[in-house]
Amino acid sequence: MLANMPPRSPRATMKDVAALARVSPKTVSNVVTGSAQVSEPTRQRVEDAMRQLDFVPNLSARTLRNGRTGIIGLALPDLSTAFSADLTHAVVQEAHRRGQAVQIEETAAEPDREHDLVSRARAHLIDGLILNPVRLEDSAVEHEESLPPVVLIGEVEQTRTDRVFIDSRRAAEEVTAHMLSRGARRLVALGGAEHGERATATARLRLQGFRDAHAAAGLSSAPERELGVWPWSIGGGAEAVEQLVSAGVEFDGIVAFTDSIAMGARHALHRHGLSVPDDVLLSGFDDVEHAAYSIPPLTTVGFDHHDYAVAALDLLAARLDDRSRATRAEPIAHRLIVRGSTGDPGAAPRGHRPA
Amino acid sequence: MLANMPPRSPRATMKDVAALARVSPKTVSNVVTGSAQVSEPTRQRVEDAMRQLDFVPNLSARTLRNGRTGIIGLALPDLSTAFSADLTHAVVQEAHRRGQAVQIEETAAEPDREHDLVSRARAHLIDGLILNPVRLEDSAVEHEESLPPVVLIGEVEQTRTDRVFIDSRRAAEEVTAHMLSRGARRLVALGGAEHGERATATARLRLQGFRDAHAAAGLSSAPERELGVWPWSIGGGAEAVEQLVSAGVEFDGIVAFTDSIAMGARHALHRHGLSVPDDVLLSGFDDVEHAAYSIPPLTTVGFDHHDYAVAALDLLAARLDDRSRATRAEPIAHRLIVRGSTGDPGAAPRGHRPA
DNA sequence: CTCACCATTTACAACGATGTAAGATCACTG
DNA sequence: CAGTGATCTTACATCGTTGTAAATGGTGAG
Repeated sequence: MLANMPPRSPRATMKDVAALARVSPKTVSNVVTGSAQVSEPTRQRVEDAMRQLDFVPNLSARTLRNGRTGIIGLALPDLSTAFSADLTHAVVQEAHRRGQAVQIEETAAEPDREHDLVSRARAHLIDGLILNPVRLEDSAVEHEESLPPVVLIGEVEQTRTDRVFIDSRRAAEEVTAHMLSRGARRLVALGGAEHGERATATARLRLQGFRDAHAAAGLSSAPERELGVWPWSIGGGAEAVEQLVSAGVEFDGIVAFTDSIAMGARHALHRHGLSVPDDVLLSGFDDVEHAAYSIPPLTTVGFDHHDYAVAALDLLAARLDDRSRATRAEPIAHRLIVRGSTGDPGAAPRGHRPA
Repeated sequence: MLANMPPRSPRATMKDVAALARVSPKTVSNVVTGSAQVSEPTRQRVEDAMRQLDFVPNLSARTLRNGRTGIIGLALPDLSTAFSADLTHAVVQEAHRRGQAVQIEETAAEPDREHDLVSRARAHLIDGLILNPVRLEDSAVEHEESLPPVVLIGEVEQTRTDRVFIDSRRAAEEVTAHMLSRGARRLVALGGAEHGERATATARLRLQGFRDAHAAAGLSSAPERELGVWPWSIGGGAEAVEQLVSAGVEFDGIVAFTDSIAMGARHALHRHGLSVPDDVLLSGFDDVEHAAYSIPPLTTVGFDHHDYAVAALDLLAARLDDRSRATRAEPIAHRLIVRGSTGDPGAAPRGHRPA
């Protein structure tokens, strides 16, 4: 189908098309962008010429001229987690639907990467940035005078940028309450920060919800059962549980702050002969595809990843149209998804008792 | 730290820096690129000026001038799989080390996306493309007269482009032989195409290896135990096993063509009361992080994802330097990783026998 | 003191697309 | 048949950077 094409070492430009169609370059531009009226016969000639030369507009030139690249940046802490994969998938799909391309960045490995991205905005090559902040939290955003178009995802305790979030505190409270109702009495929070340490807003809020649920049930959570996890990955989750066990802490349920952490936890529990949910209840966060297929299926907090992506892209698009509009925070609905990993009503977990 | 900055609505350009440093724009350019000698005092003045104005070179302009963006495209069929996440992670990390950014694309959803990517090369905004072909296989590549710099990953049966691959046939043969040695006699290939259907080269080769292992053992594989899977995801794997069971096929081991497929298969087996490895042996491909943490841990074919990314980026860089050099195919070493999902020596699986 | 010669630095013109404003064309109206 | 719009097309300048070639300044030899 593409066989009978002229050998095209240097790609055809508007000037070439114009010459072939016997019009000016600007007319070609008008045909391409549709930004001005072009008579039917002229349009035909131009379109034929474009087809004949396999013309593709040079985006660099267009960008240089009018300032927009059509590329948005997506910066996530760790691209290898299941949630990152899901989110990337959703963002790329939705961005493509809008004619935008996605440039992807990873921030966790390098301390200054987030700051760089925000402050340089990839040297004009991206129009805006969707950022899941971890390291600098809001500080990169705080210190900049004039921000590039940025949408933060996840909880952030400031109002200077647009953001999309789920109510992590409430969600954590719900999942914790659920596990208490299933008979757990010594719940572990996996992902909350150690005391005094810096933590992401997300971690803080989930920990808060965990505690709130205890308080509402007339119980209280124990400091030795509030564990930090780093990184928030399968390996991190497994390691945290190893520590928990070797520290001789008694527990009968684990509220992991991501599904990946939960998967790691389950592995470590298994290694120590502890079964889910008979001995220990287990829940996660994010509802990645894998959660439903785990054995037993994982109880988790779910929300629509696609909605999340749409909301972020909407906010970004609106910001690009009007840089000075008031910032908005878009909440995304979540729901508790109860599956086998938190057992059955009336059957309390046996719990882990150190020898 | 960034507090005392001048309010900068329009970003500073080289001209601004030049004015402040009392030199010509070209001298600023020379300082930035290091492409010509600049005396020490002048360099100092220019660098001070750049710092003062927080100068960031405009990549669009640079690209327009010299044709390179520093962005490479990464096109994968399905971004939500664990393997995609791992590979993306590796490519982004390695590309960043080389000062390149990664633009990500997803090809499975749309038939013509691959072809578009190859033929338009994102309208000059990417320097080259790393492509995991699924749909068009090599045909997009076949039909183009002059190709943009492309590196294909995975097996492809042609020699017109650079490519990185593992020896899928051999790997499949090894893992299959291993399972036969563990006592399985009715192995299922999960991911090979149905007869007469178009399949990716990867699928064909893995199926070939599966058969070769049988032949080498004096056995033969049965057509009803060679199943196509679509998509190559957890859900696809689960569905395929459901079909297998409801079709009343007898089997005692599953060679899944990706780890995700294996995970889905394990879920479906569990649903039918079949245990891994006591009733059915199970293996995957790719060694994603999750495989080691699964219960039981998954036997799989592993290879270094980072090496894979490095090789692809090396080939692409070499191609960018010399477009007319001969194409190269870079093999990546693989190894069989035996874990619990294929049982223990001497303990053959009980197998699944339809009622 | 002049001249050749080196190291730096500069002016200018691209790269390709598009906004602006001016020019061309044509159909009508008075 | 000149005049008035309305419609379409064009010339020109510009976005920010960098290759080319020419200009500048300073140094040491003659």
